[in-house]
Amino acid sequence: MDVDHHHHHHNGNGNGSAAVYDSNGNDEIKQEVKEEPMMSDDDMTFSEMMKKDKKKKKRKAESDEDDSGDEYKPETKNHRKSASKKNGKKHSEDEEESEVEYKPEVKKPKKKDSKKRNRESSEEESDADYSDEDVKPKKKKASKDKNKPSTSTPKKDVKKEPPKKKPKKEEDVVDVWEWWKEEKKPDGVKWNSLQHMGPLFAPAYVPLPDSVHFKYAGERMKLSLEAEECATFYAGVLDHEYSTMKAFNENFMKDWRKVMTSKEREKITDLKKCDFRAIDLYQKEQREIRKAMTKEEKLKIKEEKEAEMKIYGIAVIDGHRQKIANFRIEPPGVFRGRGGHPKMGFIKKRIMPEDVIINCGKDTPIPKPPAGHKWKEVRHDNTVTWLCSWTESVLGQNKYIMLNPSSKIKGEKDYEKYETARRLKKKIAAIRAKYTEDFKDREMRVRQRATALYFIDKLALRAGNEKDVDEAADTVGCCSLRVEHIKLYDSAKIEETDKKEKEYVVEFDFLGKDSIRYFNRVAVEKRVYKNLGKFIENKNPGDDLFDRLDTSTLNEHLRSLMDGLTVKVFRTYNASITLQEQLQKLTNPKDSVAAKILSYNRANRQVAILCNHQRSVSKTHDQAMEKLEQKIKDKKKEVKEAEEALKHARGAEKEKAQKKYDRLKEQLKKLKIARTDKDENKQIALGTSKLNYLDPRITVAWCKEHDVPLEKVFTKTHREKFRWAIDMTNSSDEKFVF
DNA sequence: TACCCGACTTGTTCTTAGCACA
DNA sequence: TGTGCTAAGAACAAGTCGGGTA
Repeated sequence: MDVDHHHHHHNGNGNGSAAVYDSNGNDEIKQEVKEEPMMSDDDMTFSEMMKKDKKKKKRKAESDEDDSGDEYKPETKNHRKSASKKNGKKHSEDEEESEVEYKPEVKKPKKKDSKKRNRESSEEESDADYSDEDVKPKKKKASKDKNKPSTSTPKKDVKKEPPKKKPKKEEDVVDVWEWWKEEKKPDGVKWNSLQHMGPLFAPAYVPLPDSVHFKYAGERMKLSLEAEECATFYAGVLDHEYSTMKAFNENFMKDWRKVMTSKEREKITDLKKCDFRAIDLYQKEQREIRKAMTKEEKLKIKEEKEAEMKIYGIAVIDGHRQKIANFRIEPPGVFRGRGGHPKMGFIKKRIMPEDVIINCGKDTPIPKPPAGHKWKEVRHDNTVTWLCSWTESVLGQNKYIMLNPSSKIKGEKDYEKYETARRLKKKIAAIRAKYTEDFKDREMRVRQRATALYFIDKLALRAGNEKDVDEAADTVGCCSLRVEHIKLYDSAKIEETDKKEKEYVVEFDFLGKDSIRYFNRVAVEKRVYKNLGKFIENKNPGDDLFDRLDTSTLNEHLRSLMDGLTVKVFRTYNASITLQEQLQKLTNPKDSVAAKILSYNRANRQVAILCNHQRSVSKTHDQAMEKLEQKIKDKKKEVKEAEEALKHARGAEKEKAQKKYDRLKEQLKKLKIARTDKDENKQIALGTSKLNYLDPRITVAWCKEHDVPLEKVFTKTHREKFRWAIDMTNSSDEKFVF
């Protein structure tokens, strides 16, 4: 199936930049349709991608307009209301029209408005004095950083570790809970008892020393505490592209001015006149100082962190100690939205205990808020898995403290995910047959659904929920694809260059999650191609490609095909099955371990390509590459020398020389493998798929079968997260098959 | 049905720990 | 024995999905 992916990896994300690109023009089909997938990453230069942003705004305006221009557009879809679930036939006329009468529906971008919430009213509560002794770990960080204040952690009784020994065995901290050997708990209930210490708050702001000056219009200025803190946020972004972006700067200025004193506000009106360089420099110095600390100082910090982790990083859930994932509350800072995020630059406010909701067991002690403070709320909701939550100030979204992936609660869910994907494996043939049949259904709605599903299955696209235009960057997934995101190459044209069967080629070019560009030309079935032609008829570039489809309808349909089936299951299924197939295909049992690992990584890479997991191709990567190259050269030389020596060696010397030669030869081989691996990995990120899409049992089984130590492919965290899979697979006699 | 939102997963980027090497 | 550099992990942004409400 992977022969169809002609990815053209492009790194739209650069270093977190707003990768908005120009999707029109310059995209003539300049490469053969069958071009090798992984090479050549330049179709469009970075800067080309950078311009244009405006377009989006326009899009919105346009579509509002079209709205009235399109006479069809049923009022709202009220009349569909009682078409209860199931895609039964109880649908009103407008959906049953035959192709001829079909007119595209124009979906409106969502509006939210009611949601400006916190933003405006954000001034109150500037009570930054939350630095209470006795509760705050880190009461203060002397800028000189000399005597690291002993973290006065709340619990005096934390036992002091004998400074020399390193505990750190997973088991020391948490229980090994082999939940997969236990009976499953009934639905809905996530736990029976839950105890924890609440979140760890961000350390209080430490003012800049008087020697560090912020300047406005060239003139030194001592800022009020809060204004200064925000200034440090901006200073931190000085080296970054964000500091050159209009939206970022405007948003920052807007929020910054809110925390200024009236005097400051009066004076500081132009960001361009602000000079943060001294602050930036100071921050860099501080970092250097930290780096330059002695071993002892570093060790001390480490121990302090471990102590914090032991208190705040652990929850007891149904009698088992489990790691918490993110027990530290996000410190205040500036919001760094990705892509052309409209809210980038706004300030994330400091979270106080008064903002935090605690969730814990009824019969366990309630975590104590820091002295002088109280929680926003304490609840005992065992139908959810989070321990603490609060509302983040920029987007107004909920944030949670949850358990670590190694926990039962997460692990069990993960396990279920893969089991669902395996059930899909059993049904996939029938499902494919069904949607292929549906390509030619008389209902537009059904044809769109089938076509979308085809892409989701074949290309592993995401679902593509609707997004609020002014709360997020303009990115899309399958259901939200617009006409402008695809191109149809008409068969005649292709036939000249490539007379083969590749008649029906579709090009995708859009920004997906995290504004990562998805670019792919792919040959599709004739029916699909024809359908697409119909779907885009009489539409504007900014209109929805699948105007009769949305994620909830699609998922509802999928559920009718298989229990628990949703769009994302296809991604999981296709990723895992691809890994299994590729491993089968690529592994040579006679290979060395290093060569086998290369095969593994190649299989993994196929998946990453399928899922479009990219990574920024960095200068550092190129440098590393050069270094490797050099090493190989050096090694070659050594081999040559050893070879010479071997020739001249006699007697006992000879054997020694032979050994040396062999060893060097082996090392050289390893280096070459490393080079290949690295090179092939240039713009592909393997981590995401390994962590989220590949059934770990496939990997464990492969290691077992081929005598590859698991730790060569799974890091410590992987092994913790996938303990269930390791245990299940290794303790079974038969080979795991996904 | 539209819309909103809570909860949870997936994803990239930033930061650090720890390793290979001078 | 320190230095520079990755790879691993932390941080946190951005998705998915399903349920409630008007």
